[in-house]
Amino acid sequence: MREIVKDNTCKDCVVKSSMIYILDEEEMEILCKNSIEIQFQKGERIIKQGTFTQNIVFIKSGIIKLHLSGPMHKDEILKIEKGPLFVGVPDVFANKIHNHSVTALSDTAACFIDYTGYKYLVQNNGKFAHELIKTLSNSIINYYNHCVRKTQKQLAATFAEALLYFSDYIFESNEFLIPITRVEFGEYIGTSRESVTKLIHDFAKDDIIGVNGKKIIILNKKILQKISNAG
Amino acid sequence: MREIVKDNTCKDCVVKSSMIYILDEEEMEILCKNSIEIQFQKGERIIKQGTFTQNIVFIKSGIIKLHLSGPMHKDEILKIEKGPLFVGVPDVFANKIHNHSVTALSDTAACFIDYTGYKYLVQNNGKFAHELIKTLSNSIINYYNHCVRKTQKQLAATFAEALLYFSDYIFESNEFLIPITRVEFGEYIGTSRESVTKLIHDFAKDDIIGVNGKKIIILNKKILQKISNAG
DNA sequence: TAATTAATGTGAATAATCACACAGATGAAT
DNA sequence: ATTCATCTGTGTGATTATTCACATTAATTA
Repeated sequence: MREIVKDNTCKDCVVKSSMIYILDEEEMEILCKNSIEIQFQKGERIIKQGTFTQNIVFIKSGIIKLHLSGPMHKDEILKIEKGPLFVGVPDVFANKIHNHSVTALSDTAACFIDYTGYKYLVQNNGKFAHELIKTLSNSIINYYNHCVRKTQKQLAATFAEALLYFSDYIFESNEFLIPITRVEFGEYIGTSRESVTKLIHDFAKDDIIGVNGKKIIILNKKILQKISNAG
Repeated sequence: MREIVKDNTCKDCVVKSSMIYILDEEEMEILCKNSIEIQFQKGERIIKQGTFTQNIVFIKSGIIKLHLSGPMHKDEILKIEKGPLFVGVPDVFANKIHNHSVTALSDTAACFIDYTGYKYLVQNNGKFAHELIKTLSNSIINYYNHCVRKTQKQLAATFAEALLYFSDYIFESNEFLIPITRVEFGEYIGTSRESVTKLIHDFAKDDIIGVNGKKIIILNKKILQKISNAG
Protein backbone atom coordinates (compact mmCIF):
# COMPACT_ATOMS: atom_id res chain seq x y z
CA MET A 1 0.00 0.00 0.00
CA ARG A 2 2.36 2.66 1.22
CA GLU A 3 5.27 3.45 -0.97
CA ILE A 4 8.48 5.08 0.10
CA VAL A 5 9.78 7.48 -2.48
CA LYS A 6 13.19 8.68 -1.41
CA ASP A 7 14.53 9.80 1.88
CA ASN A 8 15.45 13.36 1.05
CA THR A 9 13.80 15.63 -1.42
CA CYS A 10 13.37 18.42 1.05
CA LYS A 11 15.09 21.03 -1.03
CA ASP A 12 12.47 20.70 -3.70
CA CYS A 13 9.70 21.56 -1.31
CA VAL A 14 11.39 24.39 0.54
CA VAL A 15 9.05 27.00 -0.83
CA LYS A 16 5.93 25.20 0.17
CA SER A 17 5.82 26.12 3.82
CA SER A 18 6.33 29.53 5.34
CA MET A 19 8.00 27.83 8.24
CA ILE A 20 10.63 26.09 6.25
CA TYR A 21 12.17 28.88 4.27
CA ILE A 22 13.53 30.51 7.35
CA LEU A 23 16.03 27.68 7.60
CA ASP A 24 19.54 27.73 6.22
CA GLU A 25 21.18 24.73 4.57
CA GLU A 26 22.53 23.29 7.77
CA GLU A 27 19.24 23.60 9.60
CA MET A 28 17.44 22.12 6.66
CA GLU A 29 19.78 19.18 6.96
CA ILE A 30 18.83 18.72 10.62
CA LEU A 31 15.21 18.43 9.63
CA CYS A 32 15.75 16.22 6.63
CA LYS A 33 18.35 13.85 8.01
CA ASN A 34 15.71 11.64 9.55
CA SER A 35 12.80 12.21 7.25
CA ILE A 36 11.15 9.96 4.74
CA GLU A 37 8.52 10.53 2.12
CA ILE A 38 5.59 8.15 1.89
CA GLN A 39 2.69 7.99 -0.53
CA PHE A 40 -0.79 7.34 0.77
CA GLN A 41 -3.84 6.33 -1.15
CA LYS A 42 -7.23 7.84 -0.59
CA GLY A 43 -8.72 6.41 2.60
CA GLU A 44 -5.42 5.40 4.20
CA ARG A 45 -4.70 6.54 7.68
CA ILE A 46 -1.61 8.71 8.04
CA ILE A 47 -1.68 9.20 11.82
CA LYS A 48 -3.66 7.04 14.21
CA GLN A 49 -5.20 8.49 17.34
CA GLY A 50 -3.78 6.93 20.49
CA THR A 51 -0.37 5.98 19.08
CA PHE A 52 2.89 7.46 20.33
CA THR A 53 4.17 10.55 18.61
CA GLN A 54 7.38 9.86 16.72
CA ASN A 55 7.12 12.26 13.87
CA ILE A 56 5.96 15.59 12.67
CA VAL A 57 4.23 14.94 9.38
CA PHE A 58 4.48 17.34 6.50
CA ILE A 59 1.69 16.87 3.98
CA LYS A 60 3.28 17.83 0.67
CA SER A 61 0.12 17.48 -1.36
CA GLY A 62 -3.30 15.94 -1.04
CA ILE A 63 -6.49 16.48 0.92
CA ILE A 64 -6.68 15.15 4.46
CA LYS A 65 -9.02 15.13 7.41
CA LEU A 66 -8.18 15.49 11.09
CA HIS A 67 -10.64 13.39 13.02
CA LEU A 68 -11.18 12.42 16.58
CA SER A 69 -13.04 9.50 18.07
CA GLY A 70 -15.22 10.96 20.80
CA PRO A 71 -16.56 9.70 24.12
CA MET A 72 -19.01 7.28 22.52
CA HIS A 73 -16.44 6.08 19.98
CA LYS A 74 -18.17 8.20 17.42
CA ASP A 75 -15.87 9.83 14.93
CA GLU A 76 -15.91 13.57 14.41
CA ILE A 77 -14.06 15.49 11.72
CA LEU A 78 -12.23 18.43 13.25
CA LYS A 79 -10.85 19.90 10.10
CA ILE A 80 -10.45 19.21 6.40
CA GLU A 81 -7.25 20.58 4.92
CA LYS A 82 -4.96 20.31 1.94
CA GLY A 83 -1.23 20.23 1.65
CA PRO A 84 1.18 21.80 2.01
CA LEU A 85 0.86 21.83 5.79
CA PHE A 86 2.22 20.22 8.93
CA VAL A 87 0.04 17.89 10.95
CA GLY A 88 0.59 16.27 14.33
CA VAL A 89 2.50 19.26 15.68
CA PRO A 90 0.49 20.00 18.85
CA ASP A 91 0.51 16.31 19.76
CA VAL A 92 4.29 16.21 19.72
CA PHE A 93 4.58 19.13 22.11
CA ALA A 94 1.67 18.35 24.38
CA ASN A 95 1.19 14.69 24.78
CA LYS A 96 3.56 12.12 23.41
CA ILE A 97 0.35 10.49 22.20
CA HIS A 98 -1.63 11.43 19.16
CA ASN A 99 -4.84 13.05 20.22
CA HIS A 100 -6.55 12.62 16.88
CA SER A 101 -6.15 10.77 13.61
CA VAL A 102 -5.21 12.04 10.18
CA THR A 103 -6.56 10.26 7.12
CA ALA A 104 -6.01 10.86 3.41
CA LEU A 105 -9.11 11.95 1.51
CA SER A 106 -7.22 11.92 -1.77
CA ASP A 107 -3.90 10.42 -2.81
CA THR A 108 -1.39 12.16 -0.62
CA ALA A 109 2.36 12.65 -0.39
CA ALA A 110 3.62 13.01 3.16
CA CYS A 111 7.03 13.44 4.77
CA PHE A 112 7.56 11.89 8.16
CA ILE A 113 10.09 13.96 10.04
CA ASP A 114 11.64 12.73 13.26
CA TYR A 115 10.56 15.22 15.88
CA THR A 116 13.90 15.56 17.65
CA GLY A 117 15.26 17.68 14.82
CA TYR A 118 12.11 19.76 14.82
CA LYS A 119 12.31 20.31 18.56
CA TYR A 120 15.98 21.21 18.26
CA LEU A 121 15.11 23.94 15.79
CA VAL A 122 12.37 25.29 18.02
CA GLN A 123 14.85 25.77 20.83
CA ASN A 124 17.69 27.09 18.72
CA ASN A 125 16.12 29.16 15.99
CA GLY A 126 13.97 31.92 17.40
CA LYS A 127 12.35 32.73 14.09
CA PHE A 128 11.39 29.14 13.51
CA ALA A 129 9.83 29.03 16.96
CA HIS A 130 8.07 32.31 16.31
CA GLU A 131 6.60 31.00 13.06
CA LEU A 132 5.39 27.87 14.78
CA ILE A 133 3.79 29.94 17.51
CA LYS A 134 2.02 32.01 14.89
CA THR A 135 0.74 28.90 13.19
CA LEU A 136 -0.50 27.37 16.43
CA SER A 137 -2.11 30.65 17.43
CA ASN A 138 -3.97 30.87 14.16
CA SER A 139 -5.02 27.32 14.52
CA ILE A 140 -6.55 27.96 17.95
CA ILE A 141 -8.35 31.08 16.86
CA ASN A 142 -9.71 29.52 13.70
CA TYR A 143 -10.97 26.56 15.63
CA TYR A 144 -12.64 28.78 18.25
CA ASN A 145 -14.47 30.54 15.46
CA HIS A 146 -15.26 27.33 13.67
CA CYS A 147 -16.83 25.78 16.76
CA VAL A 148 -18.88 28.82 17.64
CA ARG A 149 -20.21 29.09 14.11
CA LYS A 150 -21.02 25.41 14.13
CA THR A 151 -23.02 25.57 17.36
CA GLN A 152 -24.76 28.84 16.68
CA LYS A 153 -25.68 28.45 13.07
CA GLN A 154 -28.54 26.35 11.87
CA LEU A 155 -27.74 23.18 10.04
CA ALA A 156 -28.44 24.57 6.57
CA ALA A 157 -26.05 27.48 7.19
CA THR A 158 -23.27 25.18 8.39
CA PHE A 159 -23.84 22.97 5.39
CA ALA A 160 -23.70 25.95 3.02
CA GLU A 161 -20.49 27.07 4.68
CA ALA A 162 -18.96 23.65 4.17
CA LEU A 163 -19.86 23.69 0.47
CA LEU A 164 -18.28 27.13 0.12
CA TYR A 165 -15.19 25.88 1.93
CA PHE A 166 -14.80 23.07 -0.58
CA SER A 167 -15.52 25.32 -3.52
CA ASP A 168 -13.51 28.39 -2.52
CA TYR A 169 -10.64 26.94 -0.53
CA ILE A 170 -10.09 23.24 -1.10
CA PHE A 171 -10.84 22.93 -4.81
CA GLU A 172 -10.98 26.57 -5.94
CA SER A 173 -13.67 25.63 -8.40
CA ASN A 174 -17.46 25.65 -8.60
CA GLU A 175 -17.41 22.07 -9.70
CA PHE A 176 -15.88 19.33 -7.60
CA LEU A 177 -16.19 15.83 -6.23
CA ILE A 178 -17.03 15.87 -2.54
CA PRO A 179 -14.00 14.14 -1.00
CA ILE A 180 -16.04 12.52 1.77
CA THR A 181 -19.01 10.21 2.14
CA ARG A 182 -22.37 11.33 3.49
CA VAL A 183 -21.49 9.74 6.83
CA GLU A 184 -18.29 11.76 7.00
CA PHE A 185 -20.09 14.90 5.93
CA GLY A 186 -22.36 14.35 8.92
CA GLU A 187 -19.34 13.89 11.16
CA TYR A 188 -17.96 17.14 9.77
CA ILE A 189 -20.94 19.44 10.18
CA GLY A 190 -22.29 17.73 13.28
CA THR A 191 -25.35 15.89 12.09
CA SER A 192 -26.51 12.51 10.86
CA ARG A 193 -25.97 10.95 7.49
CA GLU A 194 -29.71 11.17 6.83
CA SER A 195 -29.82 14.90 7.43
CA VAL A 196 -26.96 15.40 4.98
CA THR A 197 -28.93 13.58 2.33
CA LYS A 198 -31.92 15.80 2.98
CA LEU A 199 -29.88 19.00 2.90
CA ILE A 200 -28.32 18.03 -0.41
CA HIS A 201 -31.69 17.34 -1.90
CA ASP A 202 -33.23 20.51 -0.55
CA PHE A 203 -30.41 22.58 -2.01
CA ALA A 204 -30.64 20.77 -5.33
CA LYS A 205 -34.40 21.22 -5.43
CA ASP A 206 -33.94 24.97 -5.07
CA ASP A 207 -31.31 24.96 -7.84
CA ILE A 208 -28.59 26.17 -5.53
CA ILE A 209 -26.39 23.22 -6.37
CA GLY A 210 -26.39 20.48 -8.95
CA VAL A 211 -25.77 16.98 -7.64
CA ASN A 212 -24.79 13.70 -9.14
CA GLY A 213 -23.48 11.35 -6.51
CA LYS A 214 -20.29 12.91 -5.21
CA LYS A 215 -20.20 15.46 -8.00
CA ILE A 216 -21.32 18.91 -6.97
CA ILE A 217 -21.80 21.99 -9.09
CA ILE A 218 -22.40 25.29 -7.35
CA LEU A 219 -25.16 26.92 -9.38
CA ASN A 220 -25.90 29.92 -7.21
CA LYS A 221 -23.03 30.96 -5.03
CA LYS A 222 -24.66 34.18 -3.91
CA ILE A 223 -27.61 32.40 -2.33
CA LEU A 224 -25.22 29.90 -0.80
CA GLN A 225 -23.28 32.75 0.80
CA LYS A 226 -26.50 34.32 1.95
CA ILE A 227 -27.63 31.11 3.63
CA SER A 228 -24.23 30.66 5.21
CA ASN A 229 -24.17 34.19 6.58
CA ALA A 230 -27.80 34.27 7.65
CA GLY A 231 -26.98 31.67 10.30
CA MET B 1 -13.73 50.81 38.90
CA ARG B 2 -10.34 49.51 37.94
CA GLU B 3 -7.53 50.07 40.32
CA ILE B 4 -3.87 50.10 39.54
CA VAL B 5 -1.82 48.49 42.26
CA LYS B 6 1.83 49.00 41.48
CA ASP B 7 3.81 48.63 38.33
CA ASN B 8 6.15 45.89 39.30
CA THR B 9 5.52 43.04 41.67
CA CYS B 10 6.57 40.39 39.21
CA LYS B 11 9.13 38.80 41.44
CA ASP B 12 6.46 37.86 43.93
CA CYS B 13 4.56 35.89 41.36
CA VAL B 14 7.47 34.16 39.70
CA VAL B 15 6.46 30.75 40.96
CA LYS B 16 2.96 30.98 39.67
CA SER B 17 3.55 30.16 36.05
CA SER B 18 5.62 27.35 34.64
CA MET B 19 6.60 29.68 31.87
CA ILE B 20 8.03 32.38 34.01
CA TYR B 21 10.49 30.53 36.15
CA ILE B 22 12.67 29.75 33.19
CA LEU B 23 13.65 33.41 33.11
CA ASP B 24 16.69 34.91 34.77
CA GLU B 25 16.66 38.30 36.50
CA GLU B 26 17.48 40.24 33.39
CA GLU B 27 14.83 38.54 31.29
CA MET B 28 12.32 39.01 34.05
CA GLU B 29 13.09 42.69 33.89
CA ILE B 30 12.34 42.75 30.16
CA LEU B 31 8.92 41.36 30.83
CA CYS B 32 8.17 43.54 33.84
CA LYS B 33 9.52 46.82 32.61
CA ASN B 34 6.30 47.66 30.85
CA SER B 35 3.80 45.82 32.92
CA ILE B 36 1.09 47.03 35.23
CA GLU B 37 -1.20 45.30 37.67
CA ILE B 38 -4.89 46.10 37.61
CA GLN B 39 -7.75 44.87 39.80
CA PHE B 40 -11.05 43.91 38.22
CA GLN B 41 -14.38 43.41 39.87
CA LYS B 42 -16.68 40.56 39.10
CA GLY B 43 -18.37 41.23 35.78
CA GLU B 44 -15.79 43.65 34.42
CA ARG B 45 -14.34 43.03 31.03
CA ILE B 46 -10.58 42.48 30.94
CA ILE B 47 -10.13 42.07 27.19
CA LYS B 48 -12.67 43.16 24.62
CA GLN B 49 -13.14 41.25 21.39
CA GLY B 50 -12.29 43.32 18.33
CA THR B 51 -9.80 45.67 20.00
CA PHE B 52 -6.15 45.85 19.02
CA THR B 53 -3.76 43.63 20.91
CA GLN B 54 -1.37 45.65 23.01
CA ASN B 55 -0.74 43.33 25.89
CA ILE B 56 -0.37 39.83 27.03
CA VAL B 57 -2.47 39.55 30.17
CA PHE B 58 -1.40 37.48 33.11
CA ILE B 59 -4.30 36.58 35.39
CA LYS B 60 -2.72 36.39 38.84
CA SER B 61 -5.85 35.24 40.61
CA GLY B 62 -9.55 35.06 40.00
CA ILE B 63 -11.99 33.19 37.81
CA ILE B 64 -12.49 34.36 34.24
CA LYS B 65 -14.37 33.40 31.12
CA LEU B 66 -13.16 33.52 27.54
CA HIS B 67 -16.14 34.32 25.40
CA LEU B 68 -16.79 35.02 21.77
CA SER B 69 -19.62 36.80 20.08
CA GLY B 70 -20.67 34.58 17.20
CA PRO B 71 -22.14 35.19 13.77
CA MET B 72 -25.56 36.20 15.14
CA HIS B 73 -24.05 38.39 17.87
CA LYS B 74 -24.84 35.67 20.31
CA ASP B 75 -22.24 35.20 23.00
CA GLU B 76 -20.66 31.82 23.58
CA ILE B 77 -18.37 30.90 26.44
CA LEU B 78 -15.29 29.13 25.09
CA LYS B 79 -13.65 28.38 28.38
CA ILE B 80 -13.88 29.09 32.09
CA GLU B 81 -10.52 29.27 33.83
CA LYS B 82 -8.83 30.48 36.96
CA GLY B 83 -5.55 32.22 37.57
CA PRO B 84 -2.70 31.93 37.40
CA LEU B 85 -2.65 31.82 33.63
CA PHE B 86 -1.94 33.90 30.57
CA VAL B 87 -4.76 35.07 28.34
CA GLY B 88 -4.73 36.80 25.00
CA VAL B 89 -1.59 35.03 23.85
CA PRO B 90 -2.78 33.54 20.57
CA ASP B 91 -4.34 36.86 19.57
CA VAL B 92 -1.03 38.64 19.91
CA PHE B 93 0.74 36.20 17.61
CA ALA B 94 -2.03 35.64 15.11
CA ASN B 95 -4.07 38.71 14.58
CA LYS B 96 -3.23 42.05 16.11
CA ILE B 97 -6.92 42.03 17.01
CA HIS B 98 -8.48 40.24 19.92
CA ASN B 99 -10.54 37.38 18.65
CA HIS B 100 -12.53 36.94 21.84
CA SER B 101 -13.26 38.70 25.11
CA VAL B 102 -12.12 37.91 28.61
CA THR B 103 -14.37 38.85 31.53
CA ALA B 104 -13.91 38.48 35.28
CA LEU B 105 -16.33 36.07 36.95
CA SER B 106 -14.90 36.89 40.36
CA ASP B 107 -12.70 39.70 41.62
CA THR B 108 -9.51 39.32 39.65
CA ALA B 109 -5.94 40.58 39.72
CA ALA B 110 -4.36 40.88 36.29
CA CYS B 111 -1.01 42.07 34.96
CA PHE B 112 -0.96 43.76 31.59
CA ILE B 113 2.38 43.09 29.95
CA ASP B 114 3.44 44.93 26.83
CA TYR B 115 3.82 42.27 24.21
CA THR B 116 7.07 43.48 22.71
CA GLY B 117 9.01 42.11 25.69
CA TYR B 118 7.13 38.87 25.47
CA LYS B 119 7.87 38.54 21.77
CA TYR B 120 11.49 39.35 22.36
CA LEU B 121 11.76 36.49 24.82
CA VAL B 122 10.09 34.09 22.42
CA GLN B 123 12.74 34.83 19.81
CA ASN B 124 15.69 34.89 22.16
CA ASN B 125 15.00 32.27 24.79
CA GLY B 126 14.45 28.86 23.28
CA LYS B 127 13.11 27.36 26.47
CA PHE B 128 10.60 30.14 26.90
CA ALA B 129 9.42 29.59 23.33
CA HIS B 130 9.28 25.88 23.91
CA GLU B 131 7.13 26.32 27.01
CA LEU B 132 4.78 28.61 25.15
CA ILE B 133 4.51 26.09 22.35
CA LYS B 134 3.66 23.39 24.86
CA THR B 135 0.98 25.57 26.40
CA LEU B 136 -0.56 26.44 23.05
CA SER B 137 -0.44 22.80 21.98
CA ASN B 138 -2.25 21.70 25.10
CA SER B 139 -4.75 24.42 24.60
CA ILE B 140 -5.55 23.24 21.07
CA ILE B 141 -5.85 19.62 22.07
CA ASN B 142 -8.01 20.35 25.07
CA TYR B 143 -10.32 22.47 23.01
CA TYR B 144 -10.60 19.82 20.30
CA ASN B 145 -11.66 17.35 22.96
CA HIS B 146 -13.96 19.82 24.63
CA CYS B 147 -15.81 20.57 21.39
CA VAL B 148 -16.18 16.96 20.40
CA ARG B 149 -17.53 16.04 23.81
CA LYS B 150 -19.91 18.97 23.66
CA THR B 151 -21.35 18.01 20.28
CA GLN B 152 -21.50 14.29 20.86
CA LYS B 153 -22.80 14.15 24.39
CA GLN B 154 -26.36 14.73 25.32
CA LEU B 155 -27.22 17.87 27.20
CA ALA B 156 -27.46 16.21 30.61
CA ALA B 157 -24.00 14.71 30.21
CA THR B 158 -22.46 18.03 29.19
CA PHE B 159 -24.18 19.68 32.12
CA ALA B 160 -22.89 17.04 34.52
CA GLU B 161 -19.41 17.52 33.14
CA ALA B 162 -19.63 21.26 33.72
CA LEU B 163 -20.67 20.71 37.34
CA LEU B 164 -17.75 18.36 37.84
CA TYR B 165 -15.43 20.91 36.25
CA PHE B 166 -16.53 23.53 38.77
CA SER B 167 -16.36 21.13 41.67
CA ASP B 168 -13.12 19.31 40.86
CA TYR B 169 -11.10 21.96 39.07
CA ILE B 170 -12.30 25.51 39.64
CA PHE B 171 -13.38 25.36 43.29
CA GLU B 172 -11.95 22.03 44.43
CA SER B 173 -14.96 21.59 46.66
CA ASN B 174 -18.33 19.85 46.59
CA GLU B 175 -19.99 23.06 47.64
CA PHE B 176 -19.73 26.25 45.62
CA LEU B 177 -21.48 29.25 44.17
CA ILE B 178 -21.95 28.94 40.42
CA PRO B 179 -19.90 31.86 39.09
CA ILE B 180 -22.24 32.46 36.15
CA THR B 181 -25.91 33.17 35.53
CA ARG B 182 -28.30 30.68 33.95
CA VAL B 183 -27.98 32.54 30.67
CA GLU B 184 -24.22 32.23 30.78
CA PHE B 185 -24.47 28.57 31.75
CA GLY B 186 -26.50 28.10 28.60
CA GLU B 187 -23.85 29.92 26.58
CA TYR B 188 -21.26 27.64 28.11
CA ILE B 189 -22.86 24.24 27.51
CA GLY B 190 -24.60 25.25 24.31
CA THR B 191 -28.24 25.46 25.23
CA SER B 192 -30.93 27.88 26.33
CA ARG B 193 -31.47 29.46 29.71
CA GLU B 194 -34.69 27.49 30.17
CA SER B 195 -33.02 24.18 29.52
CA VAL B 196 -30.42 24.98 32.18
CA THR B 197 -33.18 25.63 34.69
CA LYS B 198 -34.79 22.33 33.83
CA LEU B 199 -31.54 20.40 34.08
CA ILE B 200 -30.80 21.89 37.49
CA HIS B 201 -34.23 20.94 38.74
CA ASP B 202 -34.06 17.45 37.28
CA PHE B 203 -30.72 16.86 38.98
CA ALA B 204 -32.01 18.30 42.25
CA LYS B 205 -35.15 16.17 42.09
CA ASP B 206 -32.99 13.05 41.81
CA ASP B 207 -30.87 14.19 44.78
CA ILE B 208 -27.73 14.42 42.66
CA ILE B 209 -27.21 18.03 43.65
CA GLY B 210 -28.64 20.42 46.21
CA VAL B 211 -29.57 23.85 44.91
CA ASN B 212 -30.30 27.21 46.41
CA GLY B 213 -30.02 29.96 43.84
CA LYS B 214 -26.39 30.03 42.81
CA LYS B 215 -25.34 27.73 45.65
CA ILE B 216 -24.69 24.16 44.58
CA ILE B 217 -23.88 21.14 46.70
CA ILE B 218 -22.79 17.98 44.96
CA LEU B 219 -24.65 15.22 46.78
CA ASN B 220 -23.81 12.25 44.61
CA LYS B 221 -20.63 12.68 42.66
CA LYS B 222 -20.55 9.09 41.45
CA ILE B 223 -23.84 9.40 39.64
CA LEU B 224 -22.74 12.74 38.26
CA GLN B 225 -19.64 11.10 36.84
CA LYS B 226 -21.72 8.28 35.46
CA ILE B 227 -24.05 10.67 33.68
CA SER B 228 -21.10 12.64 32.35
CA ASN B 229 -19.38 9.53 31.03
CA ALA B 230 -22.50 7.87 29.70
CA GLY B 231 -22.68 10.59 27.07
C1' DT C 1 -39.36 53.00 49.26
C1' DA C 2 -40.94 52.69 44.94
C1' DA C 3 -39.73 51.88 40.37
C1' DT C 4 -37.10 49.42 37.11
C1' DT C 5 -34.38 46.07 35.35
C1' DA C 6 -32.22 41.69 35.35
C1' DA C 7 -32.50 36.95 36.49
C1' DT C 8 -35.24 32.82 37.13
C1' DG C 9 -38.89 29.15 36.96
C1' DT C 10 -42.69 26.54 34.47
C1' DG C 11 -45.89 24.23 31.40
C1' DA C 12 -47.59 23.80 26.82
C1' DA C 13 -46.83 24.10 22.02
C1' DT C 14 -43.43 23.65 18.42
C1' DA C 15 -39.55 22.18 16.07
C1' DA C 16 -35.39 19.62 15.32
C1' DT C 17 -33.04 15.48 15.43
C1' DC C 18 -32.45 10.54 15.88
C1' DA C 19 -33.04 5.71 15.26
C1' DC C 20 -34.73 2.26 12.43
C1' DA C 21 -36.28 -0.03 8.51
C1' DC C 22 -35.83 -1.15 3.93
C1' DA C 23 -34.32 -0.74 -0.86
C1' DG C 24 -31.27 0.36 -4.38
C1' DA C 25 -26.49 1.62 -6.09
C1' DT C 26 -21.73 1.25 -6.19
C1' DG C 27 -17.34 -0.75 -6.14
C1' DA C 28 -13.66 -3.85 -4.98
C1' DA C 29 -12.13 -8.67 -4.77
C1' DT C 30 -12.37 -13.19 -6.46
C1' DA D 1 -19.90 -12.34 -13.64
C1' DT D 2 -20.71 -13.04 -8.67
C1' DT D 3 -20.30 -11.93 -4.12
C1' DC D 4 -19.95 -9.02 -0.30
C1' DA D 5 -19.43 -4.84 1.98
C1' DT D 6 -20.12 -0.13 1.87
C1' DC D 7 -22.59 3.78 0.62
C1' DT D 8 -26.82 6.12 -0.44
C1' DG D 9 -31.92 7.73 -0.53
C1' DT D 10 -36.32 7.99 1.77
C1' DG D 11 -40.06 7.60 5.00
C1' DT D 12 -41.81 7.06 9.79
C1' DG D 13 -42.50 7.42 14.67
C1' DA D 14 -40.05 8.33 18.95
C1' DT D 15 -37.15 11.19 21.44
C1' DT D 16 -35.05 15.50 22.68
C1' DA D 17 -34.52 20.12 22.81
C1' DT D 18 -36.27 24.92 21.89
C1' DT D 19 -39.40 28.56 22.08
C1' DC D 20 -43.14 31.11 23.81
C1' DA D 21 -45.79 33.31 27.14
C1' DC D 22 -46.13 34.44 31.45
C1' DA D 23 -45.38 34.33 36.57
C1' DT D 24 -42.04 35.15 40.10
C1' DT D 25 -38.20 36.58 42.44
C1' DA D 26 -33.84 39.08 43.23
C1' DA D 27 -30.95 43.17 42.52
C1' DT D 28 -30.29 48.04 41.40
C1' DT D 29 -31.00 52.71 41.57
C1' DA D 30 -33.62 56.97 41.38
